[in-house]
Amino acid sequence: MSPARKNPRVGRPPKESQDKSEKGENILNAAEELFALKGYDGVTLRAVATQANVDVALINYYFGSKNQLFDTVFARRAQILNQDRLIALKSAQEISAPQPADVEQIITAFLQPLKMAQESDDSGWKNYCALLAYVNNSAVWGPQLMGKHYNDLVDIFIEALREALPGTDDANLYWCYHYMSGAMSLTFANTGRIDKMSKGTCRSDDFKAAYDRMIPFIAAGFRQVCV
Amino acid sequence: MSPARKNPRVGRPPKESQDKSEKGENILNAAEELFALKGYDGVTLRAVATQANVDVALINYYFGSKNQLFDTVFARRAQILNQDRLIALKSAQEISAPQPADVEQIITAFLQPLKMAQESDDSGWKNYCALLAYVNNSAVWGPQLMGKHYNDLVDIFIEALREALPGTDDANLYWCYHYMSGAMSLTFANTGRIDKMSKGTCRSDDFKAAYDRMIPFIAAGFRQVCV
DNA sequence: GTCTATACCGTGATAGAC
DNA sequence: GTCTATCACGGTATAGAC
Repeated sequence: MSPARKNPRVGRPPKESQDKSEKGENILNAAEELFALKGYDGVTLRAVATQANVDVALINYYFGSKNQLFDTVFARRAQILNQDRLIALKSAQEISAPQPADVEQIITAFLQPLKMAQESDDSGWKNYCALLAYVNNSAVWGPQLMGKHYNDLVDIFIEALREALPGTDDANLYWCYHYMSGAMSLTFANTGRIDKMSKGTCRSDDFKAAYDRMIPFIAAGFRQVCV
Repeated sequence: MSPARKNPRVGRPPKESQDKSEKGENILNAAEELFALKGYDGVTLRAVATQANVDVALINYYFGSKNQLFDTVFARRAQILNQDRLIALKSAQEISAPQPADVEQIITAFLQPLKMAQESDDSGWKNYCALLAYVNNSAVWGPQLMGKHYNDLVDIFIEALREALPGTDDANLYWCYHYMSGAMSLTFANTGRIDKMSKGTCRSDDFKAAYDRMIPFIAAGFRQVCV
């Protein structure tokens, strides 16, 4: 059930599209890719239809309005991702019990499933990561969709961090989470800017390089601020 | 010459619009606000015209295509911002000479002008910060516009960081810069998500809270990774 | 030189015919 | 389930008023 484990469920919505045709899947995949690349307003339903090799009207038939399509695309992989993160967190907590899991372990549990998603053979996961970056940074979509699909998970991770860094103010924890979220988002966004900036020293698709450094970077930040 | 210093130059392009009418300014301000809020594709020239209280065709007359308008808006405040950052960096370097400036000082020089911009009475600066977040995270605009207007500055700051953290690989420096850039961007984006996430404990417009923690967070990350 | 009114023509989302 | 029609809106060009 994770991109890492190459489970066949990956790439499919858990239930609702189970009984929908292949064309419905094609529409979602095409929409995912295009929305990730150009944002909501930069994509036309006609472009989605063309890419999915279906008639424009079929999108309406299956998913309703453009807005609903966007929501469906965003929701599709959210649950899978969150489940993997929870499993990773639980596993880390069991290993370090009776001590609480430490900051590195918690952050790793949070990031690892995303790293796997970005490295996945299924390009849909790569697209979804970029979409996540878009939504997270959008003043229009961010509060609405991130809140709806990810806030429960955030609560659980914040609680874990609270135990790892006892005695600190909640404000510190939330702000540090916010910085982590921003650093992650820019990495997903995969804009290629670091390639130019570093004149080739770094490549934005070198996820190993990105994540290997991100985890200690963020963990050190948490420890510094959350005292 | 900085938003902090409330210099009258703020809000005006250095030269090219000096001789342009008030209406040209209105167009740029309206475009800045709308692009920041809804992105390039989410804004119509008609909406810009309405907000600026001018005729649609005037936009074309002054700025050419929509694409050129976007570029002009983005470029307008870039130079002012960079100049302030350079002054802050130079000043930090002079204070700590003959030692090189340390990581906190360098990051402060990088962030402080933006903090001032976001706190500025001139709402245009707030909008510009959000626009910067949008561009930085966009796969379409990021490499193009950020590269064009900010890469020179990045080189200078990377060099300062190289001196503060001698012996580390350039890849470490660039990746850490990337994480800083991401954390900053999400802060500018000002999506209001942290308000919901923290159930009111943090407010996304509490810039003091955001920046006071961001500087030690990032500095600790740099020190951890760049060894 | 500045600015407005308007027209062009392609494309948008969506609904209704088939 | 599919195709086509509808109707509003998009960016841009132009003609000419002030």
